[in-house]
Amino acid sequence: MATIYEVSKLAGVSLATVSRVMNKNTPVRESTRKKVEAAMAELGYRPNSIAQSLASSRSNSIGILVSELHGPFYGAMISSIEAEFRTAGKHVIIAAGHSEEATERDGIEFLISRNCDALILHVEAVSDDYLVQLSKNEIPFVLINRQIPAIEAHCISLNNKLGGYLATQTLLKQGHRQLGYISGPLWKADAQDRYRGHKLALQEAGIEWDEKRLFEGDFHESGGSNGVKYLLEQGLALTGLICANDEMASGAMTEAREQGLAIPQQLSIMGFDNVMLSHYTYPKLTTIDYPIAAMGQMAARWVLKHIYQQEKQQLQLVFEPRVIERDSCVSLTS
Amino acid sequence: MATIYEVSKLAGVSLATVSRVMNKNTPVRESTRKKVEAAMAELGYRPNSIAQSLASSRSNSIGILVSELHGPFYGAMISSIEAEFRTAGKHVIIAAGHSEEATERDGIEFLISRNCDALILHVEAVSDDYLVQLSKNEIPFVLINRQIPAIEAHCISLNNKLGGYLATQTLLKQGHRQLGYISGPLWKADAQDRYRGHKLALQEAGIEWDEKRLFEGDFHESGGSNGVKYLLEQGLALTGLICANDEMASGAMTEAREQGLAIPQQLSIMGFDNVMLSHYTYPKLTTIDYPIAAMGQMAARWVLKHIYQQEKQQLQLVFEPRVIERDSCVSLTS
DNA sequence: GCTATAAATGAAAGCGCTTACATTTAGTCT
DNA sequence: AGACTAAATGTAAGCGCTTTCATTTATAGC
Repeated sequence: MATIYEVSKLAGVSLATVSRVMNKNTPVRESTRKKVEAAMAELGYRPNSIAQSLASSRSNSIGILVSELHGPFYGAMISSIEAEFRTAGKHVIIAAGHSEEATERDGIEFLISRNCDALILHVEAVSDDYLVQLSKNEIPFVLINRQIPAIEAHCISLNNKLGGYLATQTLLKQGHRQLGYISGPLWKADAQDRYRGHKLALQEAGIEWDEKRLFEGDFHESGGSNGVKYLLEQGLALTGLICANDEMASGAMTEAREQGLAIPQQLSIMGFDNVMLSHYTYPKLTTIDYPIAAMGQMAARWVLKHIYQQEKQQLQLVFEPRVIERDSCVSLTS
Repeated sequence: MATIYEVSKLAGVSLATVSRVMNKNTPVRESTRKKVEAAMAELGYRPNSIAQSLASSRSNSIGILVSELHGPFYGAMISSIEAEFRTAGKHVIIAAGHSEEATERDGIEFLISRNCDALILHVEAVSDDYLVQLSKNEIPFVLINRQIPAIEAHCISLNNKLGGYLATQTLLKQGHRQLGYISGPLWKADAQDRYRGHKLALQEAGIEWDEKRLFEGDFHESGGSNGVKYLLEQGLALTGLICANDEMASGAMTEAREQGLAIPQQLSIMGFDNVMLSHYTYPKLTTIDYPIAAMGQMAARWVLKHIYQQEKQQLQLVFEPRVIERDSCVSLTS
């Protein structure tokens, strides 16, 4: 592989000049630029990005930590992040945190040790304190799907409460009064917020909230099926069921059908997230859209703006969910 | 950030010795190791991986190029690759190729420019020749889901023909004789192979192959629904339908239901890939398992063995598909 | 045409490591 | 104890770039 030195020799200029035409950060006379470019082309020169990083202390790499690399949710997020950075000539290093505190910390350590210029984190298990502490470190980061007051400017999040509210409101508007709610693990802030939104909508509609109608799930399919079993055992005359994510909704759907309920005729089911699977269920799942791709892109822009000085970037930190009407919820009145 | 120099000063040894205790590649007396380790701990020293890379010309990074970052298929693959490398202290740089030749080439160029030690490629659009050419370059790579004789030792692939054979055989065993086949784009080798397997199974069963029963799909949902429309228009008395991937099977299922067919009672549907969605459809999709996670892991091991001299790694280049029986196919005889 | 100033270029010192080679220290044998 | 070998450590030359500062070259003003 040709080095900058050989290019400079062939072009008859100094190393510095070659570096300048590459980086376009210092004016170079048109004629010499041409010479250099010709030499680069002739040698098939490709700058060594490692050497560039060492000399400039910029690695042009961004670390991404997500809970899981597979699954529809993170895929969409990573995809939009990668696309955004790729056009900016940066690259993305990924790691998985598996929703476990130790693994998440490890992952962060790992990415830091890789000299990332910045981190984009979708972490769940690690504490607020840890992150606040981390923010005092040298390495900057953005948080996705998390809202920590002390470092608000680093947080990109969805208005989860509004999502829970909209989900419930949709069912209420369709005339449902007998609702069940399968939440996520309530130690997770997003699960908590979605549930709060649910209660708020209920309250506004003058329906009294009843803890028997809540089942705390795990955001997985089994949570949905267990939730349905539990709620049915309570002997409630449910006509509508809200699940705090699509996966649980899918599990709920399967279980409800197994228990002899026709979906949506006898039971309307509402999901949350609008991940790909919501499109594959039968009936297709009515759900709340989580604009994860847009949020990932925004995280990338945040980094571009704050770390790479691309001032033009417009930032938005809080995103709004919206209802995606499909086939799993029907109006009782029609 | 502390540098190796400060550690050496604090420990009262030379740079080289510190480097040696880090890399464990040269014996160091126990007592001096202790001193060095203490110094490292005291300073909170973390080696600068960029400098290490420059000096050793090893970046410890592996580039992965897949068609899409989202989608269940690639997610599982990336996930297993990342896990494997992570424990080996390597990291993974990802890029998307979007099944377009130019983008795939770009992606490869990009990863090379990032000084990856090796590449793991899941490319579809780029030609065999290009890859053979690439293999003569300095940078080594493994191919997933591709079989090129000239560089066979670099290819990790599924026996797609066997998969197509098994899919068909399964339906035949269940007594189906009136089959339809929705293939992938036949310019793709895997689509071609699966179809070949289908024809072989038919032939062995003494059923004559009829081109009317083939619809060339696109591996997307629309391919499945269009396929069903087409096949039904042919006026064939289908009892079984084989789709060359799960996504098309899902589209086929939806369309068939819309046309008034009960699945599986009136039409058995077989998928291929066993991606996550096959679990979410209703009825749950019977399909052929594509062990993509295992294959990704194997690709990682290939790299570990060939590039990082981890001789212990056992390699397997060709993987076998197997039938996953679920609910979308039923026996005609029972 | 000559000086004053700005623009373009060059020289060289790192960036923080690894590693070949030289040197020192410890260990063994007589 | 001294000579010899093996093991441990040190020295210093890079790896391929960026960037500061000094120097040269072009441009303008008179």
